[in-house]
Amino acid sequence: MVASAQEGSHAFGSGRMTAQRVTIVDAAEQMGGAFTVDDLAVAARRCDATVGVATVYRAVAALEESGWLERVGERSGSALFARCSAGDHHHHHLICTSCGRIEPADCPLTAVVGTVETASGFVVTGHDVTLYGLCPDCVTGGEG
Amino acid sequence: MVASAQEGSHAFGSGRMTAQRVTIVDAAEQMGGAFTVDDLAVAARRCDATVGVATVYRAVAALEESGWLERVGERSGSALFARCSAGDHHHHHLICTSCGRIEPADCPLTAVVGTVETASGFVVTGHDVTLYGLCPDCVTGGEG
DNA sequence: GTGTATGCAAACTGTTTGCATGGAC
DNA sequence: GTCCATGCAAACAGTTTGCATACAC
Repeated sequence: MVASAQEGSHAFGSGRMTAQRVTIVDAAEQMGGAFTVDDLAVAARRCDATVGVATVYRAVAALEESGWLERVGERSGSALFARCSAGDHHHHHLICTSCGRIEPADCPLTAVVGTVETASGFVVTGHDVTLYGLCPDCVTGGEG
Repeated sequence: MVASAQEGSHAFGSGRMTAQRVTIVDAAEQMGGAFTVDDLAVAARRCDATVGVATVYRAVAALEESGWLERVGERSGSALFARCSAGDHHHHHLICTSCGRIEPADCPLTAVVGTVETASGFVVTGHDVTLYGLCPDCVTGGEG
């Protein structure tokens, strides 16, 4: 699916859909896995060389705000983003350390957080969980 | 307990124990909770105004290397460190969102990671878990 | 026509590095 | 005496911001 400036509702929610934003959204959709803002800027520039870094940063901020994009960690000092299909529902991420692919994962803590808080007297109100590993493709591909 | 340049083994493991490093170690021990490198530099400068930022960064890197200090997350773009008593043993952190206090927590995933990897075909090789909440002191203090 | 999004570049923040020197071992 | 750790400041990378202009609505 490719975004279009003509459609009524889009990834930016209430923002204006400009040609650059279409390019950025398309580039993000074609990324597959996690990417930095710079990765996205490079990809977007392949379609439209005039897209500036600031525009990409602003677009990413707007996309994150609208929930279309998610910050999923960091890589060597840069924030790592990914298009996430899990939407609003509480979840975490499986990040493939080989290909960078991101998959949503149900929260594995829901059942155990209760024990954690009773054990130390800490009342847990939130948590971050990121799982690293190999996606099915990289597992089979990396076994030989 | 206050570090001393005379003791044989110290927080830096094999490194040299200089006056600046003693100051930095003492400052870190008096922090209580999580702190940024800048926080630590400010605290260290209260004892010794000549300590430079670069020295603090280098000391923090060495302390992290030796396992005496741990990177426990980030706050507004800066890395967050904490003195951690759990040592080498696999664990995660409970961060009090009220006072910044850090406590080690046993890994709540050990029992469930198996299910996560079977469910999606992902082979999980590592994970980050950070729990946020209120420490016992802040729970009782914050109830009124 | 209005006001948001843009590009450019400068500014800003956190962090690292080069170099001559002091001092721990 | 040797060589690591230091301070200073410049360099560096990622990110944000100001401003005049283009263009979506």
